[in-house]
Amino acid sequence: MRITLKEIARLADVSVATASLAMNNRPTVNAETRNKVLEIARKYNYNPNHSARSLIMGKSNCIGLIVTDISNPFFSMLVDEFNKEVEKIGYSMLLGISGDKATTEQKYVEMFVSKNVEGVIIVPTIEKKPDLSHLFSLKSLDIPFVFCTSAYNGFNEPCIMTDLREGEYQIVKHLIGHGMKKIHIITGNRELLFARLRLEGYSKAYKEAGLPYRSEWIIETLPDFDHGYSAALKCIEDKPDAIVTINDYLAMGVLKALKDNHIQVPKDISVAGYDDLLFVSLLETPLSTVRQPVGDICRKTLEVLMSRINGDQKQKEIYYLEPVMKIRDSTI
Amino acid sequence: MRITLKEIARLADVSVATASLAMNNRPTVNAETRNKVLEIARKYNYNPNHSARSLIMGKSNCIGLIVTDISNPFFSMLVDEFNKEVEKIGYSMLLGISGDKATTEQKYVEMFVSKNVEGVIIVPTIEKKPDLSHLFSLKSLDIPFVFCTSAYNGFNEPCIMTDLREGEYQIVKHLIGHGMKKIHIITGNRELLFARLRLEGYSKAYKEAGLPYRSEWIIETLPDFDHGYSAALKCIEDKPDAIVTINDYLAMGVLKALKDNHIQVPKDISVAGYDDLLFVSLLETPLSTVRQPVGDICRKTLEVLMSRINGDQKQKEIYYLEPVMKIRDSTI
DNA sequence: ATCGCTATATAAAACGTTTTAAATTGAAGT
DNA sequence: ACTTCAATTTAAAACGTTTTATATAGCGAT
Repeated sequence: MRITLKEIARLADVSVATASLAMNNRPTVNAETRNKVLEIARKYNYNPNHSARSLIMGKSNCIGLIVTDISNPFFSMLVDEFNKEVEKIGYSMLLGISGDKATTEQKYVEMFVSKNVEGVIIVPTIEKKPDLSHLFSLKSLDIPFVFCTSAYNGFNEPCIMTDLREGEYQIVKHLIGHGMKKIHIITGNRELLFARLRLEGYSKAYKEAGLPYRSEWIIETLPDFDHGYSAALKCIEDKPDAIVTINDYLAMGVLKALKDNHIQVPKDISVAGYDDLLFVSLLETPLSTVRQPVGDICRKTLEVLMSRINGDQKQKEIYYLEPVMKIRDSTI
Repeated sequence: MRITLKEIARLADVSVATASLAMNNRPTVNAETRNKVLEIARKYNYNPNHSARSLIMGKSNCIGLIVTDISNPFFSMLVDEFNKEVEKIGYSMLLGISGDKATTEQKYVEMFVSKNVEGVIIVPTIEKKPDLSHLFSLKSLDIPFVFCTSAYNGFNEPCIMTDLREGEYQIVKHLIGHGMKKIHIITGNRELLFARLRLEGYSKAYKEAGLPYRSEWIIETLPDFDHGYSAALKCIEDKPDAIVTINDYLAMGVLKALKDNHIQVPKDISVAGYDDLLFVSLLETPLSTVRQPVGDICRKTLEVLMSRINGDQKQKEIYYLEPVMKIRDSTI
């Protein structure tokens, strides 16, 4: 059986209160007593019951993280980094994988609430009309949350992301600078922040160059490998000079589609991704992409969330971290 | 503020006991009363406090999962699948990432215990002399655990994995069948189950072919990208016909090293991986590998764990699932 | 009226902690 | 000897549930 504080107290011949105080290194307890308690606790491998603790203290030392898709290495890096950062501050992380479904996100948020998380980090889904009642629920429960990587419209909670406008601008500018005129962009639903920002960057680059672009060049789709593949199949009928995508995972789908159709990269079409996953430098054609500083994103996100948890409400709406363009072989 | 059952009871003008009974659909409560309670609960978005519940019931509906390295896509797939399976049976999953450190694994197990997990799934680290006191601790607390993908020596808890011996045998046999004589294998510490099994497969293939192999061809290292890279650098001095590795992630490191040294695959050296990650068919040289049925592994693992949780002790020691060899371009 | 049922509702204890206010002890100062 | 005070310990309440044993009400049969 699991040893309880009561049992420790009995063995140390003190009250439960004293045992508790001793375990928590409170100054009012006599050094000798404390040592006796600590000694016994160590000997019996005492491990405080988290439920009891969080019940009485109204504090769980947990924060919840919801990502959309962990099979995308960008998000597994994110999970990994968050986990490390959360550990560092003595908290633990609860993980939810939404599969880009708001209803699943909702289920996880409910679970988080029932487990008394102190805050939630959300990587938003890309649904068009998501039911976000769970976020209002969080608000009314006074559980802070922040967005990471993108944000839902209509919320003034902070969002921490790389500067997608800038990243997209740089890469499109680079391509235009190399003579490309017809650049397709495979992105998400443009009602969503992360897609809107990219389009702004895309269009800024075109405007600056004094070139036109057509709305058919903007392809909205789900950001995974398979959708990248099928989106690319459509693109190629139009023979673009280049295809830029919202993430490397998508770009890999594009590369695969081009390869299957014997289209050479970058000779026939240039391709650019976003994220700079470890893998992409190993691809048949090492991928040009934009590195996101995942560690920095996680640290900043957690910092902002924690300051909200600690009662600080006055934060910026969006934090933009600096992206870094990586030109490799997939672009001319 | 978060609404409690007591509050619901007050609003419904019944006792807390009745409210609880109603919420749990117990038959002794009058239909009309139940509806009244349920109605109010719904209206106020009542969400039972997990801590209180798990404290009184001595049951958490949680199981813990420890993986070594989530940045390896094989393990992120594993996490994803486990998460889905665990959900399906109404449980939730606590995640630990050990980074292949037994002490970190230990820390997570302690956290799991403090959160009253009902069982633990462990992907073992590859440390040579791990401190496994936490596993004895689990035993003495009567918290069941099972191994997945590999197992620590000296435990008779079940282990669920693909048949590594068979997988390695098949791929080495394939290479030998194509005239290769000097096949290097990049693997883990041979004291560990998963490495031992592979060596058995490797050596079985050699024996069957009546060929000799040398112990220098067996390279033990950590199974990640970087170590694959540096292990390959050593291999190439010996000019092997082929290099087989323990996982695709490692193999990608090998490919990178060969590429950086202008060694052509498979012309100069054949390379084979293990896992069949989505990515590997997109590599410069699509990788020959062995597919692991991740979904099946997770289902089986959870099934075995749950039957242990439900008191069934008599299970096999090791469950071998069928691997499937995938020959692509990285082998002749 | 009384008894015995059945159906339903409830009070109270329990889970393992933390915290607060009060109790106990012992020593120093008169 | 008696008070004061500081240092230390403790009893008890609290957190939000579930469960069990008991209470209550209503009703039909005597």
